[in-house]
Amino acid sequence: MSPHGPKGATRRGPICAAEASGSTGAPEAPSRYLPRPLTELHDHLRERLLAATTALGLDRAAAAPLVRLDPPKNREHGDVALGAFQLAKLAGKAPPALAGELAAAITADDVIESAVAAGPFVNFRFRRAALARAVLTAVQTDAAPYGRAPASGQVVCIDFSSPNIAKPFHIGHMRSTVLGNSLCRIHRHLGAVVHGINHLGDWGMPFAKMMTAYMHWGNEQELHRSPMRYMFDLYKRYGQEVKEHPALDDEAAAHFRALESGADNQERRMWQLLRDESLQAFQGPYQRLGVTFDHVIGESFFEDKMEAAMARVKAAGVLENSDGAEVVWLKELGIKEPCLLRKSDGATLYHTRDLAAAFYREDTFHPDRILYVVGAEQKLHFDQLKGVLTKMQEPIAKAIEHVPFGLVLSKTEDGKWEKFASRSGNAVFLDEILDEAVAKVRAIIREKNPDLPDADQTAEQVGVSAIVFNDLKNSRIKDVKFDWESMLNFDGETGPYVQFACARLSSILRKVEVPVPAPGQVDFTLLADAERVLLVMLDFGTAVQRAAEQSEPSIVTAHTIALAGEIHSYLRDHYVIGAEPAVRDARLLLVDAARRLLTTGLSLLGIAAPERM
RNA sequence: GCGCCCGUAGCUCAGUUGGAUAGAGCGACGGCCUCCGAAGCCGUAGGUCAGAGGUUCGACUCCUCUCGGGCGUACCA
Repeated sequence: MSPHGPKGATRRGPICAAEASGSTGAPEAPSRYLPRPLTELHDHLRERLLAATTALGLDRAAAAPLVRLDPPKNREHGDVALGAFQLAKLAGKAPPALAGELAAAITADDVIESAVAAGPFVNFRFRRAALARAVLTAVQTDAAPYGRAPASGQVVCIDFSSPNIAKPFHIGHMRSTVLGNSLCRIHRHLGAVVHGINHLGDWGMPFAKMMTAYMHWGNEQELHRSPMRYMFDLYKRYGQEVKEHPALDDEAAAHFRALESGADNQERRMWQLLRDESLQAFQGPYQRLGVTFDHVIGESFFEDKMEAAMARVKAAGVLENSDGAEVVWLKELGIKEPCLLRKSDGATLYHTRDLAAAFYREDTFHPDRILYVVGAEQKLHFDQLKGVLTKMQEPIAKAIEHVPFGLVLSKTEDGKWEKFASRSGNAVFLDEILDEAVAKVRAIIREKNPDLPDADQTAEQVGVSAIVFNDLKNSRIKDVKFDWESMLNFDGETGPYVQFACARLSSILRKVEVPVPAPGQVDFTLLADAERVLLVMLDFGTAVQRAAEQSEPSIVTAHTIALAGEIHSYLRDHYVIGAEPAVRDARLLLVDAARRLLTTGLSLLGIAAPERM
């Protein structure tokens, strides 16, 4: 598209021409890193270790942060491992020597089965019964971290989805929507107060361009018939016509100034019409994706709040005039490009509204973190936003955190990957993708499970999950390769795979015809053979915690895949129904816990867990 | 030009913030349904972690440079 074609997919649009943005977040605020949610097993072991190091003459406070218990690289080594490197340094001993002393000091008890030194490492094993009891009891009673944590006092604002609403909702919008939705759920699970905010792009030049297109070629009947598609057509037409008639952009700029004048004019009415139609059209995709917002506050909301924000910038003494525009220079912060807050024609900009929004969020929500789930190509934008607030010495600056993600790429004829743009109109509508996936699932159900009740609803859940899961599977910074074949392949590490595990577990619980026993009635020594499943479960809390710290839902995704895999393997050789009662009951508790945890994991991703499929 | 991101098996990706012998899925090949769901399980093959230096007890991970790909770079969002 032309550099200024109406490209924006999202306000923070991956498809818009220029921009950049944000700090990757985390680095400068280590304080937000919470202590790992250690289980009671870890707590016990940790206490034993601290007692041992103290007995060896080490200062407890100095040793405590060095006692890091991690899963060993190789499961054969043990359940958890301690690298004695740093502790050895503190003790002034060789790591293998200290490892040997620690291993000797940690004698077996009713939780710890063994402590074995292996070179500079100490490998620990929990007693199988203790492992099973601790994990399954906690899961069954919905205790954190398996269940939702009590209120933590942390407040997190999450700015996500934020589409330019004068545009069709297509594949490019999905990432921010799906990632943000999952982050909302993850933070809530950890006890934070979450404000999920849809910062609609309902202001500014892209909107003015759509308005201009509509004024030239628009037809209200057509608009009402299919708003999204119709606006997409207008959008494409503008992009083509502006190449031959660059004056269209000037016209759009004039319309925007007229809109911003606040007068009750043609522009204002047009804005209202297009906004209403778009917003309406967006409800479909949001509903299918199971996405909800706590606040739908578009850029237009800040129309009357920008002057106050500008006054604040001016009062801070950081605003300068440059070629008639009002800017803030950020060279001392290592940013060469100035942050423009007002154009020379007096109009406001993207930054102006984000600045006003930051102040508004600060006053209204008092957030500890404000996450902007926006494409990586806007890194500079958020670096600048944070930079301006930093230069103003505003405390809210430290809360600003860009959560960048990669582009959506499509495959070209010659097999290369290229940016998925609305470009030549090759945009794929989200609804089409979801429909395709759902249809495929429906066909599979017809073949494998023809008697399934509510087959259509289930197909919807499974099909949508395949698409959503695909977006949350890899690190968000990776580009997503949009490929029909792999997206419609439900084998292996996919949403349907994890859902299938849930359905299989539900099926067992349904058919066994005895209730799941209370944890107190189970002989946990009978679950020694389930260690692999239990050890994965033990990692759940850490996974969710890390996902929140790093704003990385894929960590949760990976955990659900791992748990689904282990339970599938376990069930191959361990029957529940037909086993002798004590064994059956123990396995029943395990099966129920696995089902609960998988369901929770999927829910953190915004994915449903049907009981049958 | 400058800044940032990415580079791990044929393909798509993990690798728990510097730890032990680099792991999965897809695809390929070979097995497993008279037994709780085969959208599943088990196995085989497949690697100079882009390359070169450096930091140290130890580097896929941190630093420098090079190569390759991508994104961005003041009045668009």
